[in-house]
Amino acid sequence: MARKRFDDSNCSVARALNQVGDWWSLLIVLHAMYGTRRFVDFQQELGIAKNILCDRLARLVDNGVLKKVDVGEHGSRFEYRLTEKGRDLFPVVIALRQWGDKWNPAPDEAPLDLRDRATGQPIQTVQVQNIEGDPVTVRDVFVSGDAVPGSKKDTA
Amino acid sequence: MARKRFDDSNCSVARALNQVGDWWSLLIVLHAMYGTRRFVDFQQELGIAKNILCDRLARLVDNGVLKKVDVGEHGSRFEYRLTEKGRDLFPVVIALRQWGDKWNPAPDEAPLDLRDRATGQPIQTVQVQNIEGDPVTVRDVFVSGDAVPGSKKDTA
DNA sequence: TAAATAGAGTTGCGTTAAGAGACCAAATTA
DNA sequence: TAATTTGGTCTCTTAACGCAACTCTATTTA
Repeated sequence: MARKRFDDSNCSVARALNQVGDWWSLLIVLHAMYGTRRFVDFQQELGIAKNILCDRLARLVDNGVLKKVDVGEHGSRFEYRLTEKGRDLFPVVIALRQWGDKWNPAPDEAPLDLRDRATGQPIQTVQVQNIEGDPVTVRDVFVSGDAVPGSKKDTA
Repeated sequence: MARKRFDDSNCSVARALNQVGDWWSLLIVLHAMYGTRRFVDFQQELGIAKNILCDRLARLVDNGVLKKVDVGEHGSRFEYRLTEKGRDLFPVVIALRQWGDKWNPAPDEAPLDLRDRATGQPIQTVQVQNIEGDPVTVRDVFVSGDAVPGSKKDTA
């Protein structure tokens, strides 16, 4: 978290990072995807300070990633649930998880094995695909409208 | 950027965020993917303070995301190039970009149109797929080895 | 050859945000 | 009624960010 914000950046990645680009926000979203909904559960699972958690949850709600639901049961009771916008971060989170599993594997532990409920099989590695479904790397793409596609990035 | 680090977390997402989870690092990687390699270019394109840029570049090099290459041409000259590990962040960056384009579109500007060099066609939306290639959402997956798959997260 | 410029940092300083822990209030449970 | 749970606020310390100025080397330019 820093001083400079990117709300008005013309780069959608920067704007996205503005909403979920700090350490905690994406972890909160991740845990929400795993089923966590309550303030105390987030706090205990993440080991985050309460004031920071308050701030992050409120910001995520403001940004429409989570919605705060009053559930009248026991204690002061609210639930933070993913919105469609929040659930739509699934590919981002999974891509990040797979990248972490690949390049920074836990020394002791096996990576989390996510499986499709329908087939019982592991999910695929998230990849960028072209129109035909073939995987493409950063070297295979160009920005449409660019002056000279391929002038710089093809040797990165 | 905060105090708490996650180097030893048993969550690969947390460990990944530890390496590229601050605002600047992913933007640096993004620009590197677009072809930026020089210190001054990063600085001007990102509008980042030089000391912060120094720190982030060094950290990304330490983490193996970038490599620092001495190019003996003019001036004190170095280039920061993506490693395979860095290039492997492509799906993460693209997924984030697409999420940003979808949920926080620029008021004036059209989203960046990335196209496949081979076909000239736009790339697909990044998605999580099951073994058969069908897209799955967060509600369609469970953690293998979990006690009761489907007990909590299917109503998130 | 001297001066100016550019690349890549480093250092110092003020501002802002993160983190820990204490405290608080409503609603529940015992 | 007392104790607990839940969700949140307050203060204080520390760390990170951002700016500007400075360094150092190599390369142009005059």
